[in-house]
Amino acid sequence: MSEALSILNEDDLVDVVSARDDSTKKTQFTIGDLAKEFGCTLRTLRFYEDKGLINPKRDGMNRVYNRRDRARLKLVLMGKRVGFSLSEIRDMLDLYDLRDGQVTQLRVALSKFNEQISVLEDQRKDIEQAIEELSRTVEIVSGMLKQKESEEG
Amino acid sequence: MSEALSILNEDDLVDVVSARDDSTKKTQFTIGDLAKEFGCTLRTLRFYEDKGLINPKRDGMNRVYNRRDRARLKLVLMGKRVGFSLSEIRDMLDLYDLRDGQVTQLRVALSKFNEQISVLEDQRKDIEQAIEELSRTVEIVSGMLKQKESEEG
DNA sequence: CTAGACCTTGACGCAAACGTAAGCTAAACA
DNA sequence: TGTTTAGCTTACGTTTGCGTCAAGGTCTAG
Repeated sequence: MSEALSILNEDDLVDVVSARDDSTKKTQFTIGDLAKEFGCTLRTLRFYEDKGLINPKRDGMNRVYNRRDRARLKLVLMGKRVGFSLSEIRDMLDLYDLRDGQVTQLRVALSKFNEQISVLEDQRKDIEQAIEELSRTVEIVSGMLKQKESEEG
Repeated sequence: MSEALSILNEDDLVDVVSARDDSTKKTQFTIGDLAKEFGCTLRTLRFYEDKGLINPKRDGMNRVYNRRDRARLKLVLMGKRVGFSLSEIRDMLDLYDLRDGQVTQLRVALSKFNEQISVLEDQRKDIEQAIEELSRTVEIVSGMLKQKESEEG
């Protein structure tokens, strides 16, 4: 609770939602660093950049990611885990970047989250039905097997 | 249970697993019939044929589906519902078509079913985690909103 | 005769999320 | 000096499951 309050004093929602780990005090990351840390490929990171999800600076040719980029990446991966598509994630990240009218933005984000929750709940229901259906089939086929085996064996 | 036994006397596993509805006594179906009945498009049915999932006869140019084709289609759609890919489904349908060594085939099918059940259970777990994660976020963001609103309003 | 319904094959398109070279640079280690 | 190591861009390929034309054939009702 007081955590939520302290969160309110951050000016970067990305940090709010995502990074609670000031454990590493590093502020610069190479593409390889992040790939290793998050278990994705370089290709993936470049792809996300291409899609406008992350915008690392450059040192000459080489990408240099700061903590903010890293936080955004974390959000992207979390978003994927919870079933958002990359374009949905991008939209939400863009929301975070607008600095004015934050209340409205929070509301929008909130409703998106709630939407996604009900999508996920529907999915869960489907999966549970599928499990039941398969279990029934397994029962039946098991019965057939026993029968067959006692017939033939 | 006696259902499973009576099932054993069928010689077509497709009918076993799938169709319990002799309600319609029709034995011939057009592509449009099936599309309407199962809520899919003509394209989908042709696609399934292309992929070797169904093999309707022809009346001249036109496809003619019999009850067996219809039963296979039903299996395909059920398979999709429970998360099998079309190629997995095709493999399983092919299994059903081999008439000898049925016991082995039943075992194979059984283990596939069980595999898929555990895949689905994993998926369910992921989804549940995602829901929790999102719910936590909703809590936090709701807190932020209240705070903001009381600040500004 | 013609419009509509229903069917055909063929083939390109698409969206997501990268994989997978190919070919080049630049720094760093032995 | 040579060779890993790490990075770069460009760009075509892959998978799944169809959607969506294009360009017709065939048959029936009005």
